[in-house]
Amino acid sequence: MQYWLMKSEPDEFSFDDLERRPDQKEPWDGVRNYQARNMMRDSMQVGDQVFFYHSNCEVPGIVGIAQVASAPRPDHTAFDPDDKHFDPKSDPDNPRWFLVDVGFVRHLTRKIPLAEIKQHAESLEGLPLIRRGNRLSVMPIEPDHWDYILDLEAGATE
DNA sequence: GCCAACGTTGGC
DNA sequence: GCCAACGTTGGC
Repeated sequence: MQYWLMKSEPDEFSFDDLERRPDQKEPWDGVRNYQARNMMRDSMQVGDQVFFYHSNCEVPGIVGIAQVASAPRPDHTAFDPDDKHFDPKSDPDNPRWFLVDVGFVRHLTRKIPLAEIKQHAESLEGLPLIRRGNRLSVMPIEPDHWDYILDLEAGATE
């Protein structure tokens, strides 16, 4: 079992949007970063747990738990000239971009803001989310950090 | 809206 | 292969 964090702009696709999907799943298309792609393509396994993070909004933070809900497969949006994420260099016979399905698990009882997570930088040392200049939209979370952040949800550490 | 940090592109 | 220019991310 591995743990991840995935970012989404709530104006584009929010955690509530995921919950409202008929099967509560969404293909995580549009990722055009090699590091993020490699994690989805090479490391993710069905059932891995995911922190769902809202970025580029008033209070950025972790809002819910999701899970990896499919094996990796080519990102079809890269082949579609009309798609915003079209990439002419991605060849259907040798796809450049991959995705997994992300499935809804549960809301957190409260949003855990980035600002609060940063207050625990000592305990969360190495967490990519709080590393300087980090912009990865998909990142691994160490099991200890996963547990620590879930404890924050319950307010156990304030 | 600003801007720091980062990844990518492309000329050489 | 270097590196300047550019585009994007994302917190603030």
